[in-house]
Amino acid sequence: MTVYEELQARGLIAQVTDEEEIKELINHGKAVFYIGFDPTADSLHVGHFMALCLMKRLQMAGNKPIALLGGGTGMIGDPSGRTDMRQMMTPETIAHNCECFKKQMSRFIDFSDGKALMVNNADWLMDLNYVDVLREVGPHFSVNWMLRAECYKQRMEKGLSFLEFNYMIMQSYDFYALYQKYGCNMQFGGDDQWSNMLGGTELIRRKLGENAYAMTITLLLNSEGKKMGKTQSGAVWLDPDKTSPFDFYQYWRNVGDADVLKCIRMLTFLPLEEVREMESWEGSQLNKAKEILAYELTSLVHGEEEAKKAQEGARSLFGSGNAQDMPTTELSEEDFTEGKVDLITMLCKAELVPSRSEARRAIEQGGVSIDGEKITDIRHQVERASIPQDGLVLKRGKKKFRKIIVK
RNA sequence: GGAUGGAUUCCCGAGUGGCCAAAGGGGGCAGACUGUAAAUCUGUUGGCAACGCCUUCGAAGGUUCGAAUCCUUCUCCAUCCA
Repeated sequence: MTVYEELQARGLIAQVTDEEEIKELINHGKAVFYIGFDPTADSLHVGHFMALCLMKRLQMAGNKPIALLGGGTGMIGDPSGRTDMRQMMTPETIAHNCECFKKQMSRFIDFSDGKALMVNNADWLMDLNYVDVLREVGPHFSVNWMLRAECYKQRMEKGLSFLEFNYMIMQSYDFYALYQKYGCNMQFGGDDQWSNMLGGTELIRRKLGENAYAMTITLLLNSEGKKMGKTQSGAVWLDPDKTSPFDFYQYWRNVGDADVLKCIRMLTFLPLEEVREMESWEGSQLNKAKEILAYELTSLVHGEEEAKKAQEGARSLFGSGNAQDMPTTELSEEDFTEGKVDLITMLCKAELVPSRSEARRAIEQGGVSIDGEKITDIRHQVERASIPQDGLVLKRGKKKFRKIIVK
């Protein structure tokens, strides 16, 4: 099975500019391709992870990846698929985020011996001269064409600033620059990047009369059509300090039935034959598939050891209700009055609730338990002496746990 | 620069002097049912030392016993005209 076929079978390919040429290039290790990452936060997230996986797959097939940090494009902000303007980031934030990205990327991609490159578009974008750029690339872009582009559609209703309108031109310029500098002949990206990417191939064709190619990755959507990797409290991060390995594991352990197989295909490196076997699984059997998915991904992102810990933690937690590795809160002397703490205070301390009011509600609605025993009295108090050495398990709802120990 | 319309809680959106911590929907949270899933049903959804108090309807002032609501100025957004 060729690389291209595998990508196709995994459902990763969304759009391509020239299927035959792209097959030829990537199947024979002839592609020098780039993927851009705009430093919009201080950690990569699941969307980036997919792109990194793709890089890895292609690298394994002998192609050369270029990871492009958007130190320059980050100054502008991509309007694609957004309904409102991004908040402008300071140069300091951008530089800091770039550093964070760099560290995380090196975990996935082998940058040694020139097997892959990491570059920052700030290196060429920041020095551009306005009039020069206008004269050099301006004539090759049709505003009419740009306005029709899908990525601006949403913004035509709500307003699009000139700053953001230029994003496409900057990204196109990147491709053009990389083509000349490194012979980069392909660009990959999320499907929302399609029009930005076409801008690049078009620019290269018009300026140099040569062909470059673009391919987009299917956006990972759940069965309800929403982007995966997002939770109520924001993205699922790859940085263990922002999303703990346990929470990361739990996110994937809890995907909907309809999405498991798709996720396994698109995100893991499990051989397709194995995936095919899972396709026949049904009902509660799918829980096994979810465990596999969660384990594989946690292992890829945080390492095997963390994955094992998360899996064991989750199993014992949802089995017996106790576990070794579980987020822990220490109570100190001043949390006790006359040797007692009230339940509401404990919930707050454990960060299981954002406010005392919510703690109260949670208790009243029967959502709180200590060591598996449901408590519905909001005035309930716990005696200091009754907390065992290895702590007690405070639970809010079905999936939020915290171990409480006394210092 | 001119004209018009607009800014309400996490989001959408009602509310045009007191009955407003503010309808309805979405989302979230909790419960029941389950498989740590989905669907469904129920409750809940600003904060607090809680039948009371405090903060919130773009910002700042003002009128009034009383303002999300009326007046003034300002900021931002959309549409049309330039």
